[in-house]
Amino acid sequence: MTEPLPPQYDPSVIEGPLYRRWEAAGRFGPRQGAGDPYVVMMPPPNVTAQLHMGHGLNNTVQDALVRFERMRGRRTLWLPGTDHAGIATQNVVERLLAAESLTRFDVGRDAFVQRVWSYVGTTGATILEQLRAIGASCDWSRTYFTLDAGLSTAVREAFVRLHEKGLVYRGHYIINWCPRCLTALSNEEAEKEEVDGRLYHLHYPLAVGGHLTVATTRPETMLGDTGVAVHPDDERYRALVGTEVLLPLVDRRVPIVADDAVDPSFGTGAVKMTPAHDATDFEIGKRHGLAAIDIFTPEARVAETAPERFRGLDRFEARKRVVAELETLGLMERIEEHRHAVGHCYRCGTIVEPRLSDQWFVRMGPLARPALAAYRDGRLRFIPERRGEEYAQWLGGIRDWCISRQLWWGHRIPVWYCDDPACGRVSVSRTDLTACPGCGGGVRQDEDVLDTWFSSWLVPFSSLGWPDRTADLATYYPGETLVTAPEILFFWVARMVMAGIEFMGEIPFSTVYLHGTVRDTQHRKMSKSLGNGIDPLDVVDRYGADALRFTILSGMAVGTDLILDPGDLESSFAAGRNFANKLWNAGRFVLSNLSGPVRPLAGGAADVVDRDELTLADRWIMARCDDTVREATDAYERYRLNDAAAATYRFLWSDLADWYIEQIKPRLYGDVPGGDVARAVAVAVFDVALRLLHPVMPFVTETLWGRIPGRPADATIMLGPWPRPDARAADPAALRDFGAVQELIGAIRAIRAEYGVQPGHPVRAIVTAMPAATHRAIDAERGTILRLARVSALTFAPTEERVGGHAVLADGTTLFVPLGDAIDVTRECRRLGDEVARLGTLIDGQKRKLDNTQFTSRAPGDVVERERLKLQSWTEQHGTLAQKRELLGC
RNA sequence: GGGCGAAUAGCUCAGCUGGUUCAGAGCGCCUGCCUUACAAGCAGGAUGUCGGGGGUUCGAAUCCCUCUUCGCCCACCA
Repeated sequence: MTEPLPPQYDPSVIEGPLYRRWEAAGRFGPRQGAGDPYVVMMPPPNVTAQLHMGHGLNNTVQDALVRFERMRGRRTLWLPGTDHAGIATQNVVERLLAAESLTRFDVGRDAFVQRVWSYVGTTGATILEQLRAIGASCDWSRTYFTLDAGLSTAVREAFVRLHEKGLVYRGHYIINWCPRCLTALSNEEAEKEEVDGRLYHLHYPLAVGGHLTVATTRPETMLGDTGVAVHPDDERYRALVGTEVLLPLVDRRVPIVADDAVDPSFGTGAVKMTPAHDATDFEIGKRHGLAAIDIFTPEARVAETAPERFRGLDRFEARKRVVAELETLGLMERIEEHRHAVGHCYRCGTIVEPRLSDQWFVRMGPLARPALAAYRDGRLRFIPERRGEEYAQWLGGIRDWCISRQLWWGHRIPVWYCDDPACGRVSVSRTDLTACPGCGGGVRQDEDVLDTWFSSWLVPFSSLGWPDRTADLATYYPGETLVTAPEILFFWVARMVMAGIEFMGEIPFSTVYLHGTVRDTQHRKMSKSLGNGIDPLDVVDRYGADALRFTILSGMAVGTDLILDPGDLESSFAAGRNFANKLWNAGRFVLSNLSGPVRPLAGGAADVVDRDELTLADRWIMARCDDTVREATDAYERYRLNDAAAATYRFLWSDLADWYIEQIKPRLYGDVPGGDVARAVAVAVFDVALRLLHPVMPFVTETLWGRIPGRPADATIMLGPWPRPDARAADPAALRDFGAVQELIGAIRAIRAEYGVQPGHPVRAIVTAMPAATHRAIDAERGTILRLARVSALTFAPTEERVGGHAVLADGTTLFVPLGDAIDVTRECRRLGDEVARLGTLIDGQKRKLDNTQFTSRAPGDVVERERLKLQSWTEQHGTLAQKRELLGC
């Protein structure tokens, strides 16, 4: 026998133990049996991450979808993991070292990597632990880490295969360099941001005499200039092409070249060429044989390739110095304000330095084409749809992917260089090499590691055992749904599609659901640095995981952001907590009233009893339940989780709790017959609704569902079954008829409230006209009406009585509630009289104000108009109250 | 510079592909109720020129045009 439930729901005593029970019972892994697999790959959080609202949102959405499909009988696998997050993790550990006044170079590569491992070992599982607190039902037994042996094998395999196909190459190009992280970045990792800059117009003296003006946003780079470019058709400069300028400050003669890439309409139409520090200049320089002089150290200080007096200056110091010297020399024509986009390191925010260096690249064109085709032919779809165009646009203009990073934490590039310059062989290998396959001499491995995303893009199959042909891989690849933030559409999603096609021959998922971002009320992204974050675990502590999930899911429509107020958790999360509590109490009530006879439950509510034993209210709640099954199922299928939550909320609170439970009380208490039917229907629809809500609020639904009598000990709502629509329950007539009853009760209650009838005081109700169907409905639910509206007598007849309230319902039913005997006429008259007097005074004053031409002529028109409207409104109220007084016979 | 969203109650937002539950929900606010499932509740109520302007239509929050304001993505005009 189960003990009675306390009247207030306390998630803190329910959620933790329940989660552990689920986990111990192995509920999170795919079920055995024949269902279709349903696979979701969790976007692996950074191994050092602490759970924030972004994770909360992302994982709640995934969990809801996964729980939905699991209940529908599919063999559901939600696969979790963590990402080694090269730059981010290395930065964290470097900061720890800095606290000891050490750099990674002080401790050395091996020791440093050891330190990162030990750091990751102690803190690495934190976020996965935290995901448990929000109810994430992922299969922990398959948890991976992107630096695991298995995934490392996959990374090498992918690298080697791509190299064999000529899709991986080493090249000397301009890349985005972060002078703080000291590594190359991909184009995606250099985030373009608009900044207010300046456009400097510099005079470059011409060898032939006179000068040429060039415009630049980065005057300091002139120390590395090796030419000036103009457009070939530009009449202004045609004669100068082939001549030289004398580069100031460095005293170098550099050529003037003509190239189509120059836009004659920008600046002066003449561009200084710095091939080592600008991608366009590099390309132009290559075409014209211009030298590339790297004038910066890795830290972006001026290097020894520049004149001595600039050396060691930071690039922005160098800019000031260059500008000052040019001004002194009279070579600065002018400086204008200029807003333009500048790349920033996505990990540390430092302005990236375009830099010429040797890096490894993936040739993306051949990978992008089939990935684009998958979208174009509809195999891959995006929710919201418009995101698909962003995907297509990016793939259409894709550039090669710089995958080498000058870091120590990550997958070391599987390339070995022969020590013997005479051999010079470069070997790409699946296994570590100790000797050169060409000459047998010594080898050294490439110092660099791979971009973190080079391991992430493989996870849809590497996490399942690839390159081995495991049973998991055969069963669970490809997956179906990917749920993630739009920020990593290019970093991760598009690349997974490409990798899936390239290595597995199939796209890794068919639907990409891109949800919004969590923001504060000023629409700023929640972030640690802004201090506007909400800690999901704090919310769980205070309101429970179900409340957190409910708020997240119902606050976020497809394609919109989730706005929360960090300063007011109560207003954000109270609704979810209140709902859980409401459910708890509805459940307590239903369950505690099952002591009487209950008809045996078969399948849905429609199986419970004979149709002719059902009251109008029974048929109504069953029809509403059936509607809700259809609505919620459809909403989940369409990723409209907010609609699913709202539909279920409406059914449980507004229909079941507010109406049906109230309606059946006399039957439950034995005051009228039919208790067994009422119990059966109540339990059946409650059961269905709990199942519909389970993906949103797993804890409270499981707890209540498990207490419904007759459950096997090991039953779990997690395995459903998902409720099916039942044609027998659909009942438009019941919906309409009980709706009329509800409206009638509401009208009587409104009249009571309006006239201040004492709550306990009964009133009479006289229905003076109505359609036949409504007449039957009112007859059928007469007892309900009498009880819920506190009506002593309900009659159908015309009436001569004048004192009271009347209402007309939507179907034309008219209602009169005599009030002479129900209200304290003296008191009500006094109240109304006071109010009329008060308004009268206000109206008199207002009339005087508006009659005063001093006011009406001098005050602004809108002010006068506002005062006029006030008068009008008060006058109307005055009239209404006077009419009421007359009706009451005051 | 190109592309794309959004603007509805004090706050956060629904209102979906074809123009008909149309002005909604939650929170907040006001009034009255501790009615034995629930005061984290119950009953009742107020608040909107659906961003501005124009158009199509019998009819527009919804479709078209335009303006304003926010936001996002992309971009090698230095």
